[in-house]
Amino acid sequence: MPELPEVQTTVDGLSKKVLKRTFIDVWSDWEKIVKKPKNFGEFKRIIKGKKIQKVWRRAKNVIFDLSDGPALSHAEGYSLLVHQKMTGHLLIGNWKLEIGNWVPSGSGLLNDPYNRFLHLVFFLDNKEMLALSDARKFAKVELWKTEELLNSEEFNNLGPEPLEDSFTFIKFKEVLKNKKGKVKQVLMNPEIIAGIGNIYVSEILWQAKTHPEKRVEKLNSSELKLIYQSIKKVLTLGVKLGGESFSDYRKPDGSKGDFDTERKVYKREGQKCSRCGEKIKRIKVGQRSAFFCPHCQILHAKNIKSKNY
DNA sequence: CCCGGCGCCTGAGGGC
DNA sequence: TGCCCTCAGGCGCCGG
Repeated sequence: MPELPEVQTTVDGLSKKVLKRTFIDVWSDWEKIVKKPKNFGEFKRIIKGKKIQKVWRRAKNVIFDLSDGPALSHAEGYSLLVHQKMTGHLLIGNWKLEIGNWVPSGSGLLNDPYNRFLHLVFFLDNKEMLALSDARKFAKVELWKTEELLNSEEFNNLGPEPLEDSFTFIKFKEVLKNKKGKVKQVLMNPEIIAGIGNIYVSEILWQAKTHPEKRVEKLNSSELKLIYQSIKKVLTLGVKLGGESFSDYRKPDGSKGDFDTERKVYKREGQKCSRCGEKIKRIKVGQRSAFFCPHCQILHAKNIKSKNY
């Protein structure tokens, strides 16, 4: 579910709460959610007593670097990886388990129904809990030796982080070189660029006035520049506003992100384009919904020019 | 190698 | 109210 802005918001929120905390215990009613190690008992045995030294993000993964003692050593340490997929989100709070259901104790925000699908709960040494709520149970949790994670194929196959300074226009053109396909699908491919999902890709392409089905190999330099600028602009705004919460996603304290006010096309089928007034359309691109303005984002656009180029 | 299709799961919302 | 249908922010796997 959560895309780069939501995962970053999660990481920023968690960093304030869980650094230097130690895992006391872990509970689950869906042990399959832990993919590595496959045996939940083994997962629990390793995780107990581990201290959280760092929380960070790579693509849509939340990663907790753990140590046995006060110091962090990459050679010896473990990393806990959480991918929230479609409907997962990490929460910090207090709950009580009553007849098989977790009920919030204390925080009113946690009465939000989207925060009640708790399938994995870590108990911390300050009496707080780190919980994963996931209605669809698609999320995955993996415990790695840090070194092995950093050297893993799945990690090294990931494309660049679009908000890093090293993601320049040159770099953008480089990663798209020899790539073919519809621009929407290419931008959503985490092995080409990390972190862009179905919501933000529609918003980025609206911003860039590019049709989602435009072939990426046919984009000219001006169009590429506009898309590049739009990626930076939209994702930066998404992070700044704490992500999008019209569906499942919530911040670690259970509250909603504020990107909704900036949502121009996603889930706005039939509504007026805020730029030109034309009705927003929805089509399927690679079996996923794409929202766009058929007036601003025409497939066979000619003479598109970007400013400052 | 590339692409499309399906699977994993369950809940929400709309039509009747 | 209930039933049935569609849809859902991700991604891995499989087969053509």
